[in-house]
Amino acid sequence: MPELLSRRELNKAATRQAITDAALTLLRGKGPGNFTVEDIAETAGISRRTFFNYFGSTEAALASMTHGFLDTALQQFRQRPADEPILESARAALMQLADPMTVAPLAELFTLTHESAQLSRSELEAWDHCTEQIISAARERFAATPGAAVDELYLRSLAGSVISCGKAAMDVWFARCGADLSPESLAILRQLLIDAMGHLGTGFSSPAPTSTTLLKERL
Amino acid sequence: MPELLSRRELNKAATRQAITDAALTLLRGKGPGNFTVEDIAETAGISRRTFFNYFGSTEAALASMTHGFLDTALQQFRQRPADEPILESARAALMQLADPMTVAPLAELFTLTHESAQLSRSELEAWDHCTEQIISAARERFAATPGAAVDELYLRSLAGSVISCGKAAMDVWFARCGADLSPESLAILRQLLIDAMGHLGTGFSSPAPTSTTLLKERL
DNA sequence: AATCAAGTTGCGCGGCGTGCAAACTTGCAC
DNA sequence: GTGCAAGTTTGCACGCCGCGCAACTTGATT
Repeated sequence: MPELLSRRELNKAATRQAITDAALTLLRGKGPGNFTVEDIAETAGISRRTFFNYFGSTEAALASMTHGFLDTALQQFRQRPADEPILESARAALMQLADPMTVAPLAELFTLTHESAQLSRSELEAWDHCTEQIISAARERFAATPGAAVDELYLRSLAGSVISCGKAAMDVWFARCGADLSPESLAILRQLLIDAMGHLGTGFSSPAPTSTTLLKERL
Repeated sequence: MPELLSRRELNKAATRQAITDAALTLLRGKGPGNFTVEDIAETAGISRRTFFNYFGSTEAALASMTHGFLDTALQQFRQRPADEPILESARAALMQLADPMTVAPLAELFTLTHESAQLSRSELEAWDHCTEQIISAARERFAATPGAAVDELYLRSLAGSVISCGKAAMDVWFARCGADLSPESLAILRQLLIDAMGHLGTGFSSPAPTSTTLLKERL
């Protein structure tokens, strides 16, 4: 019976998982900066050297979770119909982030990460990496249409702004709700994402508080 | 005759300058990742230990230049009249970046930095730091007006988007012109900044190539 | 000149990241 | 199964990093 993944691949995936799990456990238990790679390796049941075969640093191990998270959103983006306005595609893709199953592992990481400058860096890197991928995805989409010339500035400005708004929404949500993952909290996150995209779509014309405030008051 | 800066402060400033100069020299000469803190210290005429009294890492020393650069733009932003639309203030502030004297030291750093993932990180950090400061500046501005409630989401989305657009403009400019600092090149940068802000102001409604392309063709 | 704070330096230590070669594991063909 | 090739893990060693500490030098103050 031929398995989909070979033994080797399964082992590697398991080890990888063990490492990230160990890293998260230690982050929870000891706080950022209070444990070493050696600690992670020991907890994961591997050697220090093997750890470095998988990740270049503690931060990289933790950031891999964020990457997985953002990749999910990216997949959604790529699946949107090509004739849809980009902003709408982005909005829809970001909406995935408010799904409990998807956001749960990240919310905690967000909390723990924000305590350390060192770790915040790699988060930045993850967002930036995501931006680059959105640019690629958007470029492909434009290239598919007849009008051949792609405006690189438009692309990069848009992608960067979309990500910035997504980040802003998450920051505000987090500041407001902490690690709360209740349906109400997620509703707020959704609305924040919608509002941020709304601001972007209207060129930030109205600084007036939007529906989020109202929604919050209703709850 | 009381000098404005004490001897001590002068010395510290000089040492600091010597370090960043040394770091840049070595970056030019050996390329990113091919020199150590010890090398920098030696070039700057100080001990390794003293280097760490000033900067926490090689990247931090190099990033201090970028910080200075972005701080210049921030000062400009804070000096804008409070009743001016934020986007216009931002546009005006970013325009300072196209000034030859200001941009010259950075353009080269940009080139050298983009060769190294390690160094690109600290650039990201610098931009992010700038974003946070814009948020503060904008918040102060809003707080000064009668309508007390400040929409944090609006603030963060806008600041993030502005910075993203500035970054996008610089990326495109760099990809297009390399380290070229000629007046024509800087004119393009200016126009890119204007266009990026334009896209932002119109909610990215038109993906059509803008005046930058035309300007480029005219040159 | 005496004194004290501020700044520099050498030393030592634990941690990081990696090349290398020796084990060990898995996949495959016979 | 046996054996072999390819893929993985591991220990070892090395150079570099970042910082605490204690001695030392320099600058300001009186």
